[in-house]
Amino acid sequence: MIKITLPDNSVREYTKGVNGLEIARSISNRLAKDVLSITVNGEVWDLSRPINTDASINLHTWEAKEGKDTFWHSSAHLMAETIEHFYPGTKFGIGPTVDTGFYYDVELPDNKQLTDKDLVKIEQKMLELARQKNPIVRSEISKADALKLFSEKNDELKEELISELEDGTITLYNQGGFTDLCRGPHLPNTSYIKAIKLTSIAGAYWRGDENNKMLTRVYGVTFPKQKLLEEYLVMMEEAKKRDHRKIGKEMDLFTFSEAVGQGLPLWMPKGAQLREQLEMFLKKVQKKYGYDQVITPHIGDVNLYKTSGHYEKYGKDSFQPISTPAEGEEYLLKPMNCPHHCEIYNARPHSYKDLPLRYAEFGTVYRYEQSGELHGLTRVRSFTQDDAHIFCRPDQLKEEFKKVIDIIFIIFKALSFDDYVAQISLRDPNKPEKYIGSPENWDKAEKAIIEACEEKGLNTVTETGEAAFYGPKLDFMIKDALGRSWQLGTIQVDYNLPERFNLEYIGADDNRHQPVMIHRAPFGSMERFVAVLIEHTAGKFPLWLTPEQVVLLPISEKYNDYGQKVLNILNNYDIRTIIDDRNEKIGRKIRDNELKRVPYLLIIGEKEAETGTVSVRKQGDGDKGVMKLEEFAEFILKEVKGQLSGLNN
RNA sequence: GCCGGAGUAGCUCAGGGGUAGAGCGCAUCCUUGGUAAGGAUGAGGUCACGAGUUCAAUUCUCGUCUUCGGCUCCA
Repeated sequence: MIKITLPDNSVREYTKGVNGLEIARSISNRLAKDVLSITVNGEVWDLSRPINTDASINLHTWEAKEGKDTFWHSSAHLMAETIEHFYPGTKFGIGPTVDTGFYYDVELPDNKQLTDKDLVKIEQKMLELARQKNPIVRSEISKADALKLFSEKNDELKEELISELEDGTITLYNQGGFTDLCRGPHLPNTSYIKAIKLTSIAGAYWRGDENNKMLTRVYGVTFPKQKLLEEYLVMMEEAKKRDHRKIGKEMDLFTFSEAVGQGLPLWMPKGAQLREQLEMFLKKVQKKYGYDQVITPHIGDVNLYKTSGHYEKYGKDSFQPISTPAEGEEYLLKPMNCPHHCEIYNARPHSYKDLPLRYAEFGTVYRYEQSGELHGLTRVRSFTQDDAHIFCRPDQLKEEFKKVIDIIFIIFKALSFDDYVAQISLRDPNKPEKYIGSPENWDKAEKAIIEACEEKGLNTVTETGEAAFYGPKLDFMIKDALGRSWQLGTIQVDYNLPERFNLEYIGADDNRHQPVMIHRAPFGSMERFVAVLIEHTAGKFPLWLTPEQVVLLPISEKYNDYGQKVLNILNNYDIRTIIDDRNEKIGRKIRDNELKRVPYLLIIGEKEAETGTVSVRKQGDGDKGVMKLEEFAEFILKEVKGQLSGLNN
């Protein structure tokens, strides 16, 4: 007998060789039906794999990530089996799971390209194979035998993968007539898979290296119930409706023009107004936190970026230098603001008493992103960072870092962003050539970030090898409508630029010392931030951000004079309005989809004109009754303040 | 940059070797008193751009540009 410890720490005894499915069955029939995989002593296993020693276990259903992973992993194998069925001789790369679903990188014979029609065909065949309830069987194999097996299949992709594995750890999985190299775990059989959608085809380099050949990547997602698939498809449709490119167009926020150039956004009046609100908001917060605004040019001498090290990094892959009539003189469109701010710091000597100095600028930068990478406002070639650089003494670093975290919290709170991930990015210690600066300084900087996060009680994930080339950083990632993660706010510690630019301050000991620099951008960039904001709010912005807060609806042109008076008063209160002008000339006709996003409607007719009132409706919240004008203005202002409450202390 | 889709009216899209189509929007007029509406009329297009095949190309072929889904990269 062996002892099995369940997650609630209760212990049960089973005969040696019991498997996950049997354990589940001994607990409840329902669990036995739902369970997909099992964690045994920290390792996720197949349900059918015998357990021969005492173990602590955890059973995973569809609700658990491990359960979904197992499910989708088996689905990837099922898809591979089907692809091999239709295209014998297909070579298989890797077939992992992703956030929603799975993919498989394949190389089809005779340079065959898959089309959407093929996907439908494959889907149907997959369902057919799934229903055959073929058991998925694990077997161990020696490295030599594995290499032999896949070389017989002429699958050099798998051979390459196997050659890197250690002998004795190699396992195969087989279902139906299909055998694949795989660590597992897998479902007991294929019949768990009830609903299948192959979502897209894309090219992907073998092992992610653009020097390697391009494979065909087939994405799919599967579910244990048809209903879950339907829900998923509905969700995807909803997400498409929230796409910031679509809403941005509908609301006239921004546009692109071929004539101007790709990746260069043009902000339309309403979009500019939205952006201005955000800028004003952040400027106000920053003022409170002791920042000073600075302004710097959009270009800089090439040598400035050679000094900073950015040229080495960005030179070839960015916009090429601008030459001038003077020989040998070259300027670069600025890819970042830091060097300019360093030169501001350097403009005069500093005492330790001056620090920290915090220079802020909404600085527009230019980066030549690869053409295939451009995407709406989230990935552009000209964007404005809400940038600031903090120059401080080493002993002030942690404190300053924590204050920046505070600012980011203020912003996220004001906009109800609560599903963010904070990621600490550290250097890869095995690849020192990727980074500039001394290991000692890197250690100090990384320590400061980790401690600041701990002291702020911030939940973080840590990624090694993700640091910037000049220093470690803390990034805040937010998901867009389709669940893709975007980096927004960023805080980066930098011991490196101060050295390169010979930044100094005079300490209390009358000696020269080097300040530490913090780069930070709470929004990240205005472009990306607005994009994510649009998708989060589906275009229904918080009141204080709405390009228009109120629509006036004069009942007929007879009341235009009164309408004009209402407008003037609201303007005095700084309440942004538009007028739906079905009848007359004091406003403009407002499109339906635009109207849906304006929070307040004011109806103006005879009754209102006589009594000096307005009838108020709030979108999605019905009639608010008849109000005196001033009363209404106060009402709106109060709502705005309500949304910003808690930010002003 | 690479692989694969797409580019036709302001928007969403249909069409197809031989006068260019719809819905919505837009313009003008009429109607409309608690609503974001109804009617009539009308204006919008080098069918992304450039070559080629053809008696004839928006349609077929090739190239370029842009755009979409991915890959590498990044705010």
